[in-house]
Amino acid sequence: MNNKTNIVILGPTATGKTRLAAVVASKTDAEVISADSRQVYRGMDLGTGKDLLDYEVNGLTIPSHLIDIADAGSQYNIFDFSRDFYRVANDIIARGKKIVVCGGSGMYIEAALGLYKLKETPVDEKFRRESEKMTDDELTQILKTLRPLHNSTDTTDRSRTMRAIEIARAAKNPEEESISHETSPVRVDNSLIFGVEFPRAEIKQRITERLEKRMKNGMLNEVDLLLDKGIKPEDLTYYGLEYRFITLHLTGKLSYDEMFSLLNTAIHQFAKRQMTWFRRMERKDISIHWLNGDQSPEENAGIIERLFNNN
RNA sequence: GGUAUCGUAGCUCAGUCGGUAGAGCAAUGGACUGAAAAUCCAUGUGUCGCUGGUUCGAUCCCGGCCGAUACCA
Repeated sequence: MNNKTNIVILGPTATGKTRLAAVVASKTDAEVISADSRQVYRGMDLGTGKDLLDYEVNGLTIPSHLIDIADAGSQYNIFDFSRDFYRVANDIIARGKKIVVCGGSGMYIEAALGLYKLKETPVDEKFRRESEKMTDDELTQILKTLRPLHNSTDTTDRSRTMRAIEIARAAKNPEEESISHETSPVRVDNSLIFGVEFPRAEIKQRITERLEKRMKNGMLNEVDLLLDKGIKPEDLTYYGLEYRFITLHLTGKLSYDEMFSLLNTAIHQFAKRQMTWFRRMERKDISIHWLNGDQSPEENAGIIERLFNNN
C-alpha cells in the first residue's frame, strides 16, 4: 500500500503538462520539479514555454524547481541536472512534501528516475596539456577505444571530444562515487508515471497556434534582448528551436515567413522525437499511464490523484 | 480573343531520343548516458491534367478540351 510516493508527468510539447502538474501538486501537497532542459535558463521564457502563471492554483503559487537556475549563455547539461535534481528532491522530501516531476525532455526524466550513472568529472589538466599536440583524428581514436561514438557531436568539436574522453575515462574508474540510482529519491519503482496524449495532428495544430501566440507576445523581442546582452548569434542557436530560427531571422538569413514555417516544422519534428523517446521508455518496461489531453487539467488531475491515493 | 510556355509524389521540381518514373523538402518508424529542443539511422509515396489518335506499347509524339502563367490585342 502506498509504495508510490512520487508522480511524474511527461508528454510532448504543447500538451499542457505544466498546468496539469501544478493542479496535481495542489491536490497532493506536492512541489513541482521541472525536467526541462531549456527552462533552466534565465531570460529564455517565451521560447522555452515557461508558463509561470500556470503555477498559480486557487490563488496560491505552487513551488516549482529547476527553472531559471542557469544564465543564458552558460551550458547546463545532464550531469548538472541529475545533481540538482537529487538535491532538490531530497530537500522536498525532508520537508515532508510530495514530488511531481514534470517535463518533456525524455533524457532528463530518465536521469530524474535514476536510470543513468553520472559521475562528477573534473577537467584533467594533464591530459589537456598532452592532447594539445594530438590531431582531431587521434582524439577521436582514443574516444573510440573507450566507448562507441554516439553521433557527430562527439567529434565535430575538439573541446567536446576531449571532454568526452575525460568523462569516459572517469566512468571506467569504479572507485569513485557516482550519482546513480542507489542515491536517487525518485525511481521507477516508487513513482507513478503519466503521459499527456493527443492525436499527432492535434499536437501539430496546437504547436502552430501556440507559436503564433508567442510571436504576438513578443518572442522576437526576447531573442533581441539576448543578443543585446552579448550572447553570440552562433551560440544562441544551441538554446532551442525558437532561438535558433529566430536568430537566423534577426541576422537576416531568413525572412519572417521562412523562419516561421521552418520553425513550426522543426517543433513538429521535435514533438515526434519526444513521442519516440516515450515509446522507448515503455518498451523498457517503464509503465506510463496515458491521459487524454482533451480533458481538462482538473479532470486529469482527479484521475491522477485517485490512482496516487489508491496505489 | 490570339500567341507562347507549363500542368509528373503532400510541396518544389528533374526525367523518360516511346518500354508505366526520381531528387530535395515534408511525412512515418527507430537510435540515444555530460549541447538532448542536440545529433544520427531507416522507409514509402504516384490514374505523369482530361480525352481522342498514331503505335505491339504513350507520361513522352499528334489533335481537342480544361487549368495556370507571361506577352500581344
